Amino acid sequence: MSTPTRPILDIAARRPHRADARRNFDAVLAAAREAFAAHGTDASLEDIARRANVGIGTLYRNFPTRQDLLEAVYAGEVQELCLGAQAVAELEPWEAFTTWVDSFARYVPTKLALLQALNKDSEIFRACKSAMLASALPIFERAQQAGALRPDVELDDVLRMISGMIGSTYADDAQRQRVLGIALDGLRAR
Amino acid sequence: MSTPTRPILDIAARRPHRADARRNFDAVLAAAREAFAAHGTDASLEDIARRANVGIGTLYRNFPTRQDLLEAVYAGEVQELCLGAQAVAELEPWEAFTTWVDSFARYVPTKLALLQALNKDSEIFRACKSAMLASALPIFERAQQAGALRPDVELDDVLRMISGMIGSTYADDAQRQRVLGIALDGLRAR
DNA sequence: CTTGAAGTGGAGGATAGCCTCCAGTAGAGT
DNA sequence: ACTCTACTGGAGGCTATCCTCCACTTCAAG
Repeated sequence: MSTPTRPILDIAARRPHRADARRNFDAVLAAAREAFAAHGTDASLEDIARRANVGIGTLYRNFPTRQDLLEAVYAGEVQELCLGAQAVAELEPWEAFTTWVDSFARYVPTKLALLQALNKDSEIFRACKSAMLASALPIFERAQQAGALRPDVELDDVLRMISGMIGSTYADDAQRQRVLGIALDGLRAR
Repeated sequence: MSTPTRPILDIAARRPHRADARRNFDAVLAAAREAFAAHGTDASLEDIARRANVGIGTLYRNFPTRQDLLEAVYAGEVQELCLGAQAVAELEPWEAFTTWVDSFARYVPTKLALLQALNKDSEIFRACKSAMLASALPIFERAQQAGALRPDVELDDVLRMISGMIGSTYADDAQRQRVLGIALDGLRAR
């Protein structure tokens, strides 16, 4: 079992060589992840630096633009999701699919802001997207070939539908779950 | 045929009495509507004033806080939607429902930002929401009673599902339409 | 231990948006 | 035509964030 998912884009390459610098790099990334999740893509960079116990200058050296930081955070999160896709390999086709959709649904809310911010013209964005598609495609196709999933749908449709639906606000988790169920019913072959 | 839908909340009451003042009031509202749609809820108020050919002071007199302006814009748009709900009264139950969903879907994208911004604790928000629910409920119930719409779903579920899905970004309108179709299939009784 | 290159952090200038305030303008009742 | 008052607009003070710059610190190779 050789490295199952390698870094989507060379974030590792950017990581400084010196130990202390590397700690700072990681701290900034972690703080940014939280900040973006909590306050959206315009979270204050100075605030992020502060929470990472790092000077603003350090943040800027590692991530010269806000976009750079966004991309780094995003790539990291996508990678986690891809790993999750491997965990459902042993389930029944339809169950594997719904399970994956579920994990995707849990993943989306935090990343929604990132998605929008990157939509524009980022190269890393495309790389992440295709990595994610590639990891999900087997699950999707298996469900389709087993006749459980309607054949006139594309994976991309599903992703967009789910990510939109989930991003919406709901009264409670029960409602969110019920709505997700409706969507899955719509996806089921008949 | 007496006033079919009266103002949701007394925006009219806030309108100044003097002719020029009223023009300005309306211009600000129109500019704000565009600006919020284009740049989200944090659109610059100074920019809005500029586009309305109005001093920033005028904007502030009419709408002392950003929230006030958001509410006014939102109320106006909801009212339009409610009017649309009356147009489908003569269609078959299921068709009326899908048609209404469609109009709702066209309405949502612009208003999404507003929705989120108001979610918090606005009184006007609740008023708008219930006005919209009230206008959509007959259509919804008719479809359900006709056995076309699954009975284990609430109107609120549909609204949230649709508004989320539609808010998502799509490759093109065809995809948006296809995804909407899937959702409607999920909603159909079987 | 020494040394220099890599890395640090925050002071400070620049910009942008928020909101107040008030001298001036112009509608509408008489 | 006159006046009174509602209404105007934008200058200016305030704050928040962005980002640059460089004197200082610290790691790690020899």
